[in-house]
Amino acid sequence: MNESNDELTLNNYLPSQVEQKWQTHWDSFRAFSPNPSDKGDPFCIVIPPPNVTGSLHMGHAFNTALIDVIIRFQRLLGKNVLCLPGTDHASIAVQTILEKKLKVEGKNSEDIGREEFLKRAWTWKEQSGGKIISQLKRIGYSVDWERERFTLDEKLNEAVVEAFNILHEKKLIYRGEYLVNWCPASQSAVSDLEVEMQEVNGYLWHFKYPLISGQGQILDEYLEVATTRPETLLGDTALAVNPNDERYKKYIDKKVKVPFVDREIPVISDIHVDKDFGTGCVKVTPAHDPNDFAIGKRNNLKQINIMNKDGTLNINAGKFQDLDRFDARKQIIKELDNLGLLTKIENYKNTVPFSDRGKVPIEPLLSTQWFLKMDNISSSCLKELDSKKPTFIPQRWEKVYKDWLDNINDWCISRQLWWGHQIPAWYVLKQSEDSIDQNTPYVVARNEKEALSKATKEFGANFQLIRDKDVLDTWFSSGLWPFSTLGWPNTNDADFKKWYPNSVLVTGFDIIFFWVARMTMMGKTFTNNIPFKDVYIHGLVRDENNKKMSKSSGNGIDPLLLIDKYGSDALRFALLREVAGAGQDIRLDFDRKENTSSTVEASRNFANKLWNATKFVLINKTFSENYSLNESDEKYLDLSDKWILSKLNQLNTKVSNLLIEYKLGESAKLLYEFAWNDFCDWYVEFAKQKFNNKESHNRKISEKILIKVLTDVLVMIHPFMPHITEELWHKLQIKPEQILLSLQKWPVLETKYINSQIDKSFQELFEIIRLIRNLRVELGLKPSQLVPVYLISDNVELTNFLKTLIVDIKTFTKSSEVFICKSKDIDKNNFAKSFSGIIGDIEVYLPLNDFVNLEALKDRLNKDLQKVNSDIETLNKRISNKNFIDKAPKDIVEECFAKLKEGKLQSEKINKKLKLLK
RNA sequence: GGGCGAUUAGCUCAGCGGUAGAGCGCCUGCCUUACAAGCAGGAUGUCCCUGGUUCGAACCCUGGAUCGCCCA
Repeated sequence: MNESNDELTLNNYLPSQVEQKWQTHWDSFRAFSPNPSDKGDPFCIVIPPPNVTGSLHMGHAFNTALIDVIIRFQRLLGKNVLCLPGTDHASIAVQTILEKKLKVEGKNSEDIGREEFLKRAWTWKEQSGGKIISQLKRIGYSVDWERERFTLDEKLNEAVVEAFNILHEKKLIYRGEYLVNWCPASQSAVSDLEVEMQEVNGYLWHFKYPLISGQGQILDEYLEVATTRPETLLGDTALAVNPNDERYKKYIDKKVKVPFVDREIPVISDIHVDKDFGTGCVKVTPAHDPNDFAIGKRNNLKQINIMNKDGTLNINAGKFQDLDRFDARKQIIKELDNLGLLTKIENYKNTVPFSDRGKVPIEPLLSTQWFLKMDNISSSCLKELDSKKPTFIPQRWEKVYKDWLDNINDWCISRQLWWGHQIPAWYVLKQSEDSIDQNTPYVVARNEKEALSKATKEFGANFQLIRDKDVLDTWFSSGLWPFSTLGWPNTNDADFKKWYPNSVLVTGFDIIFFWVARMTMMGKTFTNNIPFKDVYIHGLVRDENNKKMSKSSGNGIDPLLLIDKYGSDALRFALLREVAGAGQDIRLDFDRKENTSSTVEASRNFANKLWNATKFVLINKTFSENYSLNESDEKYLDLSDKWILSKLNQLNTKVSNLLIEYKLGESAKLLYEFAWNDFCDWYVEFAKQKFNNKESHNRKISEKILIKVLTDVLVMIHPFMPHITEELWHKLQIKPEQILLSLQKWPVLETKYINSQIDKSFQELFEIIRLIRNLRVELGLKPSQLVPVYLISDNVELTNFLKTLIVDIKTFTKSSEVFICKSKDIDKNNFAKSFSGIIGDIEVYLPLNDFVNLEALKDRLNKDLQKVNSDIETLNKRISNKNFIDKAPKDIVEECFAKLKEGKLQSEKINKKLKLLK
């Protein structure tokens, strides 16, 4: 026994030690830094970059586990694999965090200025980003840290600037005044996707506008409207009715007066007015409501903005100026009531748009923003989807993606923030001007120098250039991620040439729109390629109460807590074996008092099992030369060797096929079953028999098989549990540290070993052994009490098989002796009072007349009889159905008859025995 | 309003046409020197309800219930 073995045999499994060791080695040996010129087909995943908003949660751990299994599996298949890590600057989220911190200091961003603010932001990024990276390393992520990227890296910023310029040159980017989703909390525009609809209990206020005569006289006639937002009446520029509404036809083109601001506005007709909503007559505020905006466009209405960017009312609100929007609402209601114009207040459930980040109601606000035209881009992606580009796994998400592309609106890409990619547009102001409005001319350029030359060319001299202060939506840069990280716009970059398009994108369904669709659109636009072949969509991690784990609800579980307790291998395996094929959410059980998780614990136990199985093999190793199984060993293989090799190779086929189809959970379960049940529970026990006999020729073969099977299964489990398998593989194969399991090859499939006859025989053997054990328990025998066993059957094939394994049966069942005979060879009367059972066509007797409680024996036989009879009954029912015989497949019918025959035989035997007992 | 998913053992979930499965938990017996983080044995189910298709339905189809999610 050599030293390295000593180390292993002495120690217990300590996950943290093993994991730290190999993480360090992988790092120092640059194990996962591929060269594009290395051999092997390319396989590439760029990881979904976590936001630098703090630390990782369980969802990240889940995503990481999934990606790493795929990546490590492909690496074992011999592909040239790149997995590229990185983080995202998360413009709005990080800015919000920083603003909050400033608030604690009693400051705001304006107080400290852009430069200082960005300095703080970078400091924050270093902290949070660093923490995230160290967490990812603790999970054992086999990514190339040398290629780590951050969305605000200089290189990636160049890509963003280039992308913006190209889009602008293609006339897909435009600047314009539109109604945008304004978040008064972050004081920025946000995209449609960052708006969350929430149902709230509100009111529907009914009030009336006085009609005025042609001469401008206020008449004693009114039109009544119903609205959930009465304060916007200050910005009304029309009332609208449905043209087919008989009640209102006569009012069309008449005028009414807006209370408080004394504006005369027309009554118009528009087909989109719902006759059944409220009174059927609606107020139209184009500057503050998307529907009204559309009505305004159709009818050439004025847009009057009554609000400031912080949600207070502006000068257009008259005497309500400076009031907060919600205070103004109360005040206006009160005053309408005083004027006798308020007619009704109804309770009303309505859905209000909320800012995803700011958690305050969105204000639709008229403002000048940058937009990306989507219809051409989205339709080219839809076209690609016809040929399954990309392929969604599971397939149902394809529809979600498609529907969104079908109904897409132009994308508002500018954000009134500082943290992010500043928009590469420069305004050209005459020396006398100092303000920028929507009509100010601008140039888009790669840099200030280019901007200057462009501007000079277009506008001559005497101007000043001012760069747009705004930044781009975070998802603009994320949309470029699959190729900006590989060197784009330099399409000659070796990484880009080798690994683009990526192989698969692995992400949660919650960002299909935000991210997946943006990447396909950007990818298609800039590279004329969908950026990844497959999209694997996984579910969310839910807590023990089936709630989504999130920071805001405070139910997140820190992955590191579980890693510290059980090891990263255990956490990974626990998450992975929960994965169903359908991409369902997974639930992680967790005891918040004890900080324990029985799911993860079970996986840790599995790791421990592998550890100890290896320990067993090493302890029993008798020689240290070449352990590989060679041709000449073949003829010495005994039945159990052949059986385990058959099982092993079946496992190999199944698991590699499943993994190629991304069926990760199923693979994990199969590996678990094989390693624990087939290998540890059975094969190792067979091996122990052979080890008892030191002279046995089989011993050496058995050692070789143990090592071979264990090695192969460790390789197959490696993608799931990389650390422990790396450790055990080294011990078992006696390899130096710089040779890594991570870089080995998937076990070669040896189909010649697959033998279904042996599988079946062993299945029968196990059932017989189980029956004997069962009988012993019922007899109340202690494990130390050895008793003889008789196996009686006329099935020669079976008895011959059992005879070769007689020693094993003896040990497995703690029998003093095992007799196998034909029924004619014995006198059953001698066994009348033996404890016995029947399985298949074999009868098992424990001839222990003294021990046997006759009543217990009768009970047992009656129980068996009952079961057999009920089986016979159902089988008879099926067979007596003529249709079944005619229509069911032949093999099913035959099987049915065979089972019936066997059942009847059993029933007969049991009856005979019962008779003997009387 | 439109769409998607879920409903199977006490719990978490597999199975998706041929006599109901796993892990955890539970019960019984074992410290059998690889492993008590273990071994052996055991108990436990109107497979949400309703019709229908089929020789045969947990599985396919109608309709419905409950829970959850997405979009408007």
